[in-house]
Amino acid sequence: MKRTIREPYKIFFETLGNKTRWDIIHLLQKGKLNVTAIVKTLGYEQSLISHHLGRLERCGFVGVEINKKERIYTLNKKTIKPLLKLMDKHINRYCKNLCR
Amino acid sequence: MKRTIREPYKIFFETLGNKTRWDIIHLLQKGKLNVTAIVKTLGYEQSLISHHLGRLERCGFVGVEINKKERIYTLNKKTIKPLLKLMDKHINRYCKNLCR
DNA sequence: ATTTCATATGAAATATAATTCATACTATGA
DNA sequence: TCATAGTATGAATTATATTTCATATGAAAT
Repeated sequence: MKRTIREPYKIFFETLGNKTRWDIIHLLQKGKLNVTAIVKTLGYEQSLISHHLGRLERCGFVGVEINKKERIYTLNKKTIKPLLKLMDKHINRYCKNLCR
Repeated sequence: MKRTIREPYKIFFETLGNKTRWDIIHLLQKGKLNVTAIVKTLGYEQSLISHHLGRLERCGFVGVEINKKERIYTLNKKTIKPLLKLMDKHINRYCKNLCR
């Protein structure tokens, strides 16, 4: 694909346009967690979660702290909170019933 | 796919996670246009543009006025403007170099 | 009423992304 | 230093989205 000036927009939103990643984001809203805990709670495969966490991290939506062998992921609320607010407002106003 | 409470998030952002749709959004930022004008300016196929406009409309990102035979599309700036602002801020702060 | 312009639509083809699977890595405790 | 817990990675598979193509629709002009 050609790389244009608008490529970052695509990547940014594409990252958020995935249900599994929203499951992770939603879970991390309640607090930071390591990979194993995320895996157990959501019931997905470990490698799947890792792939998604990697993507979320590269896009700056989550951060990671290292504690011994574990990696503890935290949500970037500075971005996610206002984003959620904006989205909810939009959906309520403009496409209450359906989308897509 | 299972339909969860987080499905709308997925649809909302997935719609924005597409370069062609951003080309359209970007163009409409300068002013309202009918389909033919969008097609000519962007150089894509007419049916491709129609498909994307349909999706953008269903998700409330554009609106449409009818004038004789033409359909004139307008950008929903109420949503797009703050969204762009938020995104630019995020990219500059957290993932300046790359994403994905 | 027929043609033409402007646009939409559905299905088929293609491209891209998500998921799984097997395996590798790395820090720690025995 | 060996084993293991915790996590990451790459390639193959599968699922999903985009694009194209052919055609339909609908309103206006002739």
